[in-house]
Amino acid sequence: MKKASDHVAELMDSFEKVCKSKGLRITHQRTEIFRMLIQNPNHPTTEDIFNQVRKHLSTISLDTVYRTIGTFEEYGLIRKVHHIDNATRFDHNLSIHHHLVCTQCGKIEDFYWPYFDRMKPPKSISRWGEIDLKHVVIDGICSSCSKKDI
Amino acid sequence: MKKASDHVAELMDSFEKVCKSKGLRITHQRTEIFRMLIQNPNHPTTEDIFNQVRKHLSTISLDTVYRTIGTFEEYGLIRKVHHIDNATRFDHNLSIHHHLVCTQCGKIEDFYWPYFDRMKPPKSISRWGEIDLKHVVIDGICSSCSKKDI
DNA sequence: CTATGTGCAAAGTCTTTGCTCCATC
DNA sequence: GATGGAGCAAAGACTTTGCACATAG
Repeated sequence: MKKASDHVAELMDSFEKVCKSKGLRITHQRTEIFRMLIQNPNHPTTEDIFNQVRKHLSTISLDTVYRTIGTFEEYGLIRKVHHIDNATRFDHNLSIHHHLVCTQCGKIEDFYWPYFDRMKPPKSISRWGEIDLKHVVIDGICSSCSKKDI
Repeated sequence: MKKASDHVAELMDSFEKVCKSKGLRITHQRTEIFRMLIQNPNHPTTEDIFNQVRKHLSTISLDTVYRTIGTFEEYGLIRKVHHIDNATRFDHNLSIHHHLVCTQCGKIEDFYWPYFDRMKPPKSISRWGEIDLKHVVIDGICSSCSKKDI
């Protein structure tokens, strides 16, 4: 059986390969931030990352974390937990519905999916306490943006 | 056939009823903000709401919009478009997965749902351009928070 | 009339940016 | 060595809050 530490080592290797192949310098800061991310399953905030990494790398600054995270996202090494943009948006449509989000222009459209609404969530989440609401977010490029792309 | 304006009038009526039943004062600001919300299907930001409402109510201030929106959400009149909290969170898990979000403590857990992943989105969204990713968010109360509730 | 709600201004978060020095390649 | 990255500090975006006045009930 494989140890968890082997898995971390593997991911760190592939991190270095990605950096080399894309011409990204491998700095202490980047290495530690990436290591922290793969060891932390809790979807940390930037502040969380900063506080964790600071334990090993006391000189790191918060803006380096922001920049590094931005770089990682740009290079496809991590993803933001779904979230439209910085401003909260509101919805007066209280009936059960779902969202189409254009990753280019940020437009959000509602759609309905009654078949999905009737589905039971998978058994694997029975460990979770109570369920209020299940909601689908579909990311993509809306029709007007995909016309512009040509 | 019903006109759209009838529908708006109906919703405004029920808005007033809700306010009265819950002891919320019906002010110009609240009325105009609510009217704007039901006439705008675009999931506006607070700033959008402010700019729209200002056309009719030139003295309104941005912080009133924030407060009013907060009140509406608290009284169940509108909802925030799904979004965890103010800080962006990151995810190094790039495999296809979904999120359980505890609305009480904010914890986010990953889960897998291969049956859903194989499903085609509903036909109604064929108007949309391209689809990248479909993602389920389940809101609820996690097991440790629901134990505390008792 | 009374208490809730508004406007104003100021402060609090979270995030981004310009510049200089440092470390990786 | 050259150049991309880190650290610092300041500014920018979004949101919240304390206080005095206005207004709905």
